[in-house]
Amino acid sequence: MTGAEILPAEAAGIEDGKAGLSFGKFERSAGFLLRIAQLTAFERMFAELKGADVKIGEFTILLAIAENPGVRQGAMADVLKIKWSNMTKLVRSLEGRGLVQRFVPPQDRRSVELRLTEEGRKLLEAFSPLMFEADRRALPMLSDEEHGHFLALLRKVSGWPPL
Amino acid sequence: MTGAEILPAEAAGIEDGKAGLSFGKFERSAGFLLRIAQLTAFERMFAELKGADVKIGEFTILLAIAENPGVRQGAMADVLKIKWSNMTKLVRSLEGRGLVQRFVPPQDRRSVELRLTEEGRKLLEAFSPLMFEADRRALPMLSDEEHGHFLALLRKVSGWPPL
DNA sequence: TATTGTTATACTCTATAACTATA
DNA sequence: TATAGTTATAGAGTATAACAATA
Repeated sequence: MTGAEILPAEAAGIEDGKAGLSFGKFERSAGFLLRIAQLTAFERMFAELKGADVKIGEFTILLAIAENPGVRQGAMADVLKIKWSNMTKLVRSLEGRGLVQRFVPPQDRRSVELRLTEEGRKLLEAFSPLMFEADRRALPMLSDEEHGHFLALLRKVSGWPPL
Repeated sequence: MTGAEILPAEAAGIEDGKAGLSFGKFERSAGFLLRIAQLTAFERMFAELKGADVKIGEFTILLAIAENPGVRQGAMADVLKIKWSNMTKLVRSLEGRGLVQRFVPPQDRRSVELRLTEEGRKLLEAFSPLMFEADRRALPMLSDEEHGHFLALLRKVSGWPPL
């Protein structure tokens, strides 16, 4: 990440999203701003990724499996804040599309271990650069230094250990 | 906000939300972390606010109207990232519950100006302290200094001017 | 013609409880 | 009894297009 190709906010067309509205003391509400910031970032990401045949949520699951081969379905659901019942449907859908392989280990036959198929791995590798660039491009208003600081704070809020 | 009553992360039971999972270079993806952080914060806020008879989204709309009397419905929808068609239903629902008053000004009879009813104002004032405290308590892992820095970065990402 | 808001509808996401199989 | 996952279902949230009224 050089940051050289990141446009300054003005050139990127970032305007006052508030449009003159006020929110009183809730302008200092992190929960409220977190919601707006997330919607703003995703709005910009979707604009870059529309037409792709993987949704951001699906991509995240493929990524989690690729980086953690054999991960248990429930553990992944917890980290990604997805209910187990809903994760079942997501994983079954990805399995049905030949992207994910489910494996029931003999040691604990209640559990399900997940791995990518070759097709899943290819799809992930094909979309990974696009997704990564779209992510950074969605936040052109942050300098590389601010971006780094932002990441650290977000990890802290999420209960993730520092990088 | 003194911060004196804010517990340190350990005492508040903040643990490693990652649970050992890895996400490769996407651990440096702000979009991805933004999503997890927002879900984490809202999870904690909902835990404090469950049972209340206003949803967070509804509260936000009441707040926006209270702070901007006569605000036009569409302008509010844009700032809050809610589609106009969906905002219609939300506002009509609040109107039906006697919390919001709609007014069509003679100067531009296409538009709708919004104001709180007395009942709406009372409900907002009743829930405002609870909501504000729940918001800050949802982020006990941040010091007051970090919290302030976090707010500034979130505003920047949202395209909002600095405080 | 463009803007503001509405309606209808479909789709996705999320939440809840009851259930199976296994430990 | 507790845990991992599934099923079914309801509800909330979100997206799209067609439309009416007004500018």
